[in-house]
Amino acid sequence: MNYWLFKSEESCYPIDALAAEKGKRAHWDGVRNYQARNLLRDEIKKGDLAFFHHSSGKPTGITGIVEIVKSGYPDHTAEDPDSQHPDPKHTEDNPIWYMVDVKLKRRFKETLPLKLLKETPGLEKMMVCQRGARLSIQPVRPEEWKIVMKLAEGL
DNA sequence: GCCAACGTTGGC
DNA sequence: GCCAACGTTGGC
Repeated sequence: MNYWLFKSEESCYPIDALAAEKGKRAHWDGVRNYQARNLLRDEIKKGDLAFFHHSSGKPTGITGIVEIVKSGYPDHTAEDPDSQHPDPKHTEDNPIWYMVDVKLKRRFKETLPLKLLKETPGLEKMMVCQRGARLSIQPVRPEEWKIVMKLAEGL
């Protein structure tokens, strides 16, 4: 089992929006970056866990945990010209973009601020703490996961 | 709102 | 295939 961090702009799709979904489940669609796509398509499997991270938030930081309930499959929203991120090169026969399905597992009482993560020993190498780390789907090391969970317990 | 960092595009 | 220009992300 592997750990991940999924970024979402708070103003775009906050954790409360996921909490309000039927069954607290949703497609994690709209990812249009090849590096993130490769992770969604090849690496992220059903049963994996991911932090739900608010970017551009108040504050920005980790707000909860989602479970991957369906491994990568073609992101059909790319075929819809009215969707947020259409791509005419993506077709049913030749898919380019992928998504997974997630289910909200836990919502933290408060957001764990990015600032706190950056100050916490052991998280120095965590990708989200790196300057200029824009990747919207990030791998998380098991030891980093453990440390963040400890922080969450202290909320 | 600024701007650094990064990804993508496109001319050559 | 290089790389400058451009667009976007996202922390601050």
